[in-house]
Amino acid sequence: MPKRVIAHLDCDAFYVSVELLRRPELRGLPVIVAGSGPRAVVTTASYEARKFGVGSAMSAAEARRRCPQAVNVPPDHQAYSAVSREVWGLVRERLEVLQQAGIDEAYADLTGIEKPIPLLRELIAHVKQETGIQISAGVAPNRLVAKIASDLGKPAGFVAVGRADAAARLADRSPRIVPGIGPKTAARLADMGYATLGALQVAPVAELQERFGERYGYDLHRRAHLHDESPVVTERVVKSRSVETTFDTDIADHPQLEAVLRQQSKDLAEALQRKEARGRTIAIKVRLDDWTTVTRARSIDTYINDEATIMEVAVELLRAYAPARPVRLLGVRVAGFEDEVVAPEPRAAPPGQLMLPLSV
DNA sequence: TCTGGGGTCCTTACACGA
DNA sequence: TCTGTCGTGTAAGGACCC
Repeated sequence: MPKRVIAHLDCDAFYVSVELLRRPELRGLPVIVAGSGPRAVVTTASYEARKFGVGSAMSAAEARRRCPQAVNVPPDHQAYSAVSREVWGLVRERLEVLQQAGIDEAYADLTGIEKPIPLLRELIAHVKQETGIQISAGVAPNRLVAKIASDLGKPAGFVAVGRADAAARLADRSPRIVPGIGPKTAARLADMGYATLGALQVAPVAELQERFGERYGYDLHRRAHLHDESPVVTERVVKSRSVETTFDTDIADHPQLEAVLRQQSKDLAEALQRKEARGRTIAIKVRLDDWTTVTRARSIDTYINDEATIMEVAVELLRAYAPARPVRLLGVRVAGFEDEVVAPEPRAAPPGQLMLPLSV
């Protein structure tokens, strides 16, 4: 088994970059891409706006307060998808084993390629020239380290690093820098006395397993040392499709909620039909005004993607739940797709890992 | 003035049949 | 026949990611 060479390619401030291609006069200004409603959030901020403390997932109102002079651009997903196809199309011409991991990022397995670094550099320059999009790259022996490396170099970065080297150099950083360790887990770790990656590296596995469960505890230990054997997979099987809406103001009226659910069922059915996907689990998601989130699901015995069935089951689920508080968000989902049983396992299972049943 | 939308995966709980 | 266990499917909640 040759030593693996994995690259993570990530487009810098992707949505903003696409907007700047159309509106070059905004170049150099603080720009945020965010919706306009009272509950809109920032999807991307330009690096100029980030200097003011504006970041992704922040409420648009908060962003405006931090940086009132920022230019606000409404999101245009069709435009981003089009540029994304262009970018990854070009990359795919040169890199065979490529896994797209989002609209603006991908992993490539470069194992066995003669001179991977010059090849990548040339490819990134090529993409920049053809599309105007700047890619940052991380090159490492596994996906986890490659991903961290590409983040460290941004923007316009190119970082190649080994696993042990990265683990040592990042020892004083928060465990948050490791993908898969989110805010909740980081807070729990800090409470346990593991506020840095270095501290987590020497934490007893048994203690992690006791607190986080056998699997995730062991996983945290592996991640702390930046171990990761997961392969770059070129095909991924879609498991579910959904439509959800956060209302500008909460809705308490049940008939009104049902009307929303009907429209969502229609939209979802159309999306499923376009993809020729059918599922047999229909679920609703309800977020109340106090932010509690409830899901209700039902599996039926035939695979469907028609509006009438989705609507019927979704409305029944909503009536059975009958939210007792005003509703902030409502959504509907179809899962349990036909062919997923025969689909190949998309990720390498760690030794001893069991297959879990599909959850909704 | 709190906190989008579209996903995946994991954990836990429970029901059911062998 | 009773009881416990095991595997599987379903459901619900939660963490995380872009």
